[in-house]
Amino acid sequence: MSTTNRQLALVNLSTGESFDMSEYSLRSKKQDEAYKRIQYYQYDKRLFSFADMDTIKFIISNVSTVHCGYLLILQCYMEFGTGKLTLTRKEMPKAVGMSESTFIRFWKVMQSYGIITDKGGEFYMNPYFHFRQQPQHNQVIKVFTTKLKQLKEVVTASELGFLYKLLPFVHYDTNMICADPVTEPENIQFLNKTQIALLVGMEEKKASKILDKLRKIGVIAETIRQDDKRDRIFTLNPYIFYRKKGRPDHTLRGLFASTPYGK
DNA sequence: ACCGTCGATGCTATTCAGGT
DNA sequence: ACCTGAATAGCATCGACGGT
Repeated sequence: MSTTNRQLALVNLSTGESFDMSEYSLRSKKQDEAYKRIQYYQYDKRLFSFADMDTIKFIISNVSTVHCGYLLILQCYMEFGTGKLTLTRKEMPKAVGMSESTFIRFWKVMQSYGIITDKGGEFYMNPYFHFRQQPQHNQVIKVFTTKLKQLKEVVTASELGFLYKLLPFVHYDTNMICADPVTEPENIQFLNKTQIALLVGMEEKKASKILDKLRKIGVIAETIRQDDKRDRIFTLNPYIFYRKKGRPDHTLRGLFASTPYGK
């Protein structure tokens, strides 16, 4: 069979209208189903958990930046539905990348604030802050766990903690950092470097340094605001943190397409 | 009672970040 | 770039617990 599409046509028998097959492709129902399965499978592979954007502010104001970072890693190991940690107590320090004695100190902090609870030797993430099931409201942000596990190899715990502190301020539509993501769209105020430093309670130079590193490795993107070229705003990589359902739109995809975390 | 395992604790050297 | 103090890792030790 060496027939090319050019020689094929699809004709509507009642109207006589014909479709040039060089413009279309023909797929069997089976192929369609297979395609859907692949799509669904790929969709499902994007493992994520949720952080409650409102309640984690409590953690942010009480827990040190490094501990916030460690928590971000630890919440990647939640069982779907129950929030049970899938690591044994012994495996945890290695998984989050710290020594036993440091882990003990971290662990104490987590338990004292009820972020992680101990139910007869099994450990659960408190769903008030972090959970892996259907959210009850939309003030939540998805954390893609496979991406985060990759990320922890190239950033420090305090840099992860910095990202954690930004999570309550991610805008629903654009994934940009803004002052108040809950407010009406016309009142949204996107934040520049100075404002972000203020937000996380950090010296501007330090925040700037971290933002720069995160930009270089593709975790955030910096965009010039239309009215002022010096005033730049920041977008989180939607393949790591994302609020909307489904996949990021074209604009967001384009922004991160060339980064290691671009899909 | 003894032993072995595991986690907790305290001490010290080292590392890291912040301030100058 | 340097100094200083705080946080952390590494190590030794202690105590709790379970099995024999």
